[in-house]
Amino acid sequence: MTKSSRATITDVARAAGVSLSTVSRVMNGNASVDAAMAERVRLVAAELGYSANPLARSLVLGRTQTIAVVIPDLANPTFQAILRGLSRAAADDGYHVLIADSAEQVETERALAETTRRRTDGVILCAPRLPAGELAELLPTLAPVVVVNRPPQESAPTVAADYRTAMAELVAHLYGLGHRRLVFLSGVVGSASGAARRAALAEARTAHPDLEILELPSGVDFDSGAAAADAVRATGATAVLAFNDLVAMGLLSAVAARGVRVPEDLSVVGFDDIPFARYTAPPLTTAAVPAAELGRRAWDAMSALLAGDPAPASSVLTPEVVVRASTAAPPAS
Amino acid sequence: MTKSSRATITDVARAAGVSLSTVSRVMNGNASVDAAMAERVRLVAAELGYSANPLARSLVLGRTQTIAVVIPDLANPTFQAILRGLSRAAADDGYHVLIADSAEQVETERALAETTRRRTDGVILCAPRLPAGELAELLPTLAPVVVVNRPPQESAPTVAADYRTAMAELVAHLYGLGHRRLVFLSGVVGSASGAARRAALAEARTAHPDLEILELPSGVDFDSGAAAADAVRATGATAVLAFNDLVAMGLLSAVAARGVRVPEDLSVVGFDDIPFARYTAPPLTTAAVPAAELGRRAWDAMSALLAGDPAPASSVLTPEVVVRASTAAPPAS
DNA sequence: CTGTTAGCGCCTTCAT
DNA sequence: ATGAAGGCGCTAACAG
Repeated sequence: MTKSSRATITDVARAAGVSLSTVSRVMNGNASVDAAMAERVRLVAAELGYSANPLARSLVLGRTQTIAVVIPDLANPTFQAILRGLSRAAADDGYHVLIADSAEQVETERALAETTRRRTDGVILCAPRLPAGELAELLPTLAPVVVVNRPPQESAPTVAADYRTAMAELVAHLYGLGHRRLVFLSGVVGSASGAARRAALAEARTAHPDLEILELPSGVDFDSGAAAADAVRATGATAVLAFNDLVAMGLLSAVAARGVRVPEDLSVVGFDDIPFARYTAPPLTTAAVPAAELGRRAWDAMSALLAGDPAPASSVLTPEVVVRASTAAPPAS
Repeated sequence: MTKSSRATITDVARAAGVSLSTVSRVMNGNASVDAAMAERVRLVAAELGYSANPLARSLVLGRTQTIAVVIPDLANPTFQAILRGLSRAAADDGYHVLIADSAEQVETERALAETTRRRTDGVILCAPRLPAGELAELLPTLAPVVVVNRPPQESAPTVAADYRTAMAELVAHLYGLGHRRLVFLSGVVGSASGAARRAALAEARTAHPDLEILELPSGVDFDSGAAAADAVRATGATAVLAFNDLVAMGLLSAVAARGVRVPEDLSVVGFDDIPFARYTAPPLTTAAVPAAELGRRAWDAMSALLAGDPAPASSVLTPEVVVRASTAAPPAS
């Protein structure tokens, strides 16, 4: 009737004929222990397959060696890439990551962040649509916390891509090609990066009085891109700025089905440069958001916070425009 | 000098003038407590913003309300979908998910599974390349554990897609179109689903003596598909079975650059039906692996295990072939 | 129905 | 250098 549950520190102590504290000390390399005794303890521990219960350690140490990441949509390639970069960077430093997919439910984001926070040492928050006010008041309750893709915050370091500049460059690319009438497929309302994109558009309009930029609401996925095809054509625009690559792909596909040629009849640009953007027909011109790098940096910032270092500065990366085959000069009218 | 750390059960008990147990009881709805007293406790708890420390609960209860999932590659759309289905299903049942991306390092998979297991209540293991023997000996140390996309196991329920049957149907589709000489881009060695695919091929060869199926090694991503283009053409095959959609996409792209038309000159089928498969040029014929559903079922199995129900039967889903535009009759020779 | 007591497994002063 | 004892925050017998 041997009890086959896992060995505890008590078992090891007893088997080695020492006290709990001694075992604890040798396992953690704290203080100094007689060499022979230490060796014996290590041996016994190995024999018993002992290693400290992480839960118990977490409770007493007050840290879990785990961070939480809240993501609005695990189906979105950009968030997937952020998660990947983050997860690998954290793993390299011996940290685990708890994921919380809010499935686009903005209302639950706060609760999600707060509950996961309690089981972890900090949270990385990707909440593009959480209203700025709510975000600001949520942040202090979450510390340590780092925010992804939002403007700099008072009470948390921020890691973000510069959507505004990238959008400006996309517009410049199109303008340089000769386009004067564009449509922006604007994604869902209330997203932070959407606001940044829109700001770039406003600036472009004042900089180029001869440039017209229309705005059409859309979603953020394939279907909404496809659904926008007719509306896009109806505007008479010669180029379209899709909210992201997914929307661009949906549009590309729907528009092809209607016999319009890209880029001869219509230029299309995406946003994000997801891995698939180079495999569309035609390959998509887009702005490359370094999502995995964003994730890595988010971890770096969190890591600094956890180490008690001075709060890291907000870091921002500027996406580069990658010109592929979905853009060209407008058709001669 | 108010201590602003979080309220503990002791604080609530003191503030409400009752004992710890009473607070615990009302918070958990256990036993029965005098209505008025319960109400007072609830009020105080709310005022203090109290809710039980999950770490402490985990320690005493012996459960963490969290499961671990080990994934070989967070960059692979199929695993992303499994993770998503899993994560949402678990969340619906109030469970959290700890992710462990082994980044294709088979050697670390075991350690990863074992460490994450200790901080969680169970693990969902996706380890397509872990040798069968190692898997079998690892499983008992992990219980409760559910295995994804591997043959049925002795000591763990299994959730899998039937890669063999799907592959057979893909071959049948091509054979029916008139193809008699195929190439299989076989992915990395040692993967369980790869073995299943290969088994289907062997059967097809004996069933159709006039059918020739060559095999070309490849990786599992875009680049390896692209890299195989010349070798594929050199075989003179009229159709290719790519290991997965990623490989197919890379191939499609490389082959287009060489001026070969798909499907007129060459038919191409993928595997998995990732979301992008319908947006390739041409849209990809492939076998639709219901990855998110796989994730959901993995959770269902885990949930049963956690509840102490009899071990759930292994469940298998058969992917459906979805015919799009990348396949057609072979060119008239 | 309520309060007291004993742990869950571990780390860490505090003595020795 | 080592051991004893207290406590992390909570739940679950056990009395009353």
